[in-house]
Amino acid sequence: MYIKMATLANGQADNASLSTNGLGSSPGSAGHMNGLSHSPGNPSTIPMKDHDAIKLFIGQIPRNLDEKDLKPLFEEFGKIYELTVLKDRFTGMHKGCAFLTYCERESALKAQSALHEQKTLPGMNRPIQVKPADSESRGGSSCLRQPPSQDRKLFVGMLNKQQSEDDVRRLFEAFGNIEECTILRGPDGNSKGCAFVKYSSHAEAQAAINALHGSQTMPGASSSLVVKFADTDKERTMRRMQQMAGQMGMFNPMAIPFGAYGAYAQALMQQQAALMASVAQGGYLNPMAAFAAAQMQQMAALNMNGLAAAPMTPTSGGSTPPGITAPAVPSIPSPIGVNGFTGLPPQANGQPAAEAVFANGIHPYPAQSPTAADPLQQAYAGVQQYAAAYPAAYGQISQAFPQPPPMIPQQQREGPEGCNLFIYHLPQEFGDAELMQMFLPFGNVISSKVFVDRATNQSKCFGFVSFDNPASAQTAIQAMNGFQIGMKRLKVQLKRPKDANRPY
DNA sequence: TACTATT
Repeated sequence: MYIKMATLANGQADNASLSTNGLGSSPGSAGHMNGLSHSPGNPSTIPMKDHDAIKLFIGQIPRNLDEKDLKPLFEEFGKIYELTVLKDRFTGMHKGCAFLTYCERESALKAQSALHEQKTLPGMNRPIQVKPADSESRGGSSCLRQPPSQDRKLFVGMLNKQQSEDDVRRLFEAFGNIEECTILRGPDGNSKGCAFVKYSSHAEAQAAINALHGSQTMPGASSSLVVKFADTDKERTMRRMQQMAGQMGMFNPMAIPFGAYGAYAQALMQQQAALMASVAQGGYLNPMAAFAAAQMQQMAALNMNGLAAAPMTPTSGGSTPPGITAPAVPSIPSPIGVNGFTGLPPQANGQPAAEAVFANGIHPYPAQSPTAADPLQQAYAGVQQYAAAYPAAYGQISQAFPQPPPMIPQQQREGPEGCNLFIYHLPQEFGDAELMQMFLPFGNVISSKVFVDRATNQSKCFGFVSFDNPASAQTAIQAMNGFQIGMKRLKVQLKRPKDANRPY
């Protein structure tokens, strides 16, 4: 096994051997519960670990890989005692890192030297991290406990894209001891114009904020330097979801002024989440709807005064993380294919070959097997991919996410009086399909039409949606009128009857 | 202008 390790470290992984290592792993391992541990393949063996075993922290893990996906990677170096992907305690959101303990101390050392900073998992911009967990170093002695990093870590925005880590260090070093300084970069290595700076203490960080925030404008930056404490976990989660929603051209529930009439907005959101979930269960599910429902439930949860109540499972559900109920997901139509976003081939059991995971960066996602048991993550993974393909795929959104089967013969365009809505301030990119998508949660949409300019074929940013009953129409107005999308707010009202407003 | 995450 040491040979394989070496090849791996070289970036020349022998794929075949990776997936067929002889180390006590039974391929169909039952590790279905959270946190694979204790070598499920060998029930006869009581799991033991060295008294001086090292708990490793694993970082830079793509969020669509769970314990089962990671296991083959790490088993190369020895028998795993415990492997746990860190998840947000309320939302179940994969945090992109894990803890790993080998039975033997030696295995941990091997894994660390072979993997740490040596490989970049697909979809990541930075190499994998394999190092002793924080909990290891401060050990039994109560000395030297470092303050939590969120209290001393700064986000720095509005940097010049040419500025390097060193430039930033020079700027910040006067205010304290900098433990870490990282420019955020895209896959191409270009700076994103922002950075993280971690000091040893909160006080140092605060001093830097006081002195530097807004103090100067970097050449080429659109406004003055931003220096603030980095987002908390929750803020990050929200931001991430917001981003995804934005990228999908979906409405943006985050824009609702929660402060002003939070209860109302939240009720709407939950209502919509429930509606979406029920739509999904009705068999009309597509990834957008699944994601949207999961997202809304999450956000609703996150907005409970920051104290997310027990994860909401509006319907049946059970073991899945907060999100949609499990049975809905497998009904996703199979090939959804645009740019590799194929339709989640079940592959419920069986381990993904390690090669799929370790093919150094350029491996397309579909090789991974999202677990059918975790719809939210499936949707999430899908969205990530979709975002990667953006904007190329944007114009094809309706193909990428096929519409539910037509509910009513296509000929019927308009519903009865009171069932037809006029929608204005649609995003330029919205077509009929997206419009329908947006209103499906509120009832049976019998038609959706975005008006296009005949000359340019561009959307005129307004359209009509018809339901088969007035209640759905009213619900939709209540929920969607005033919804912010990008810079605009949707206007949603009943379509005027044909003969109204005719002065002659 | 937003991730390097620590049960």
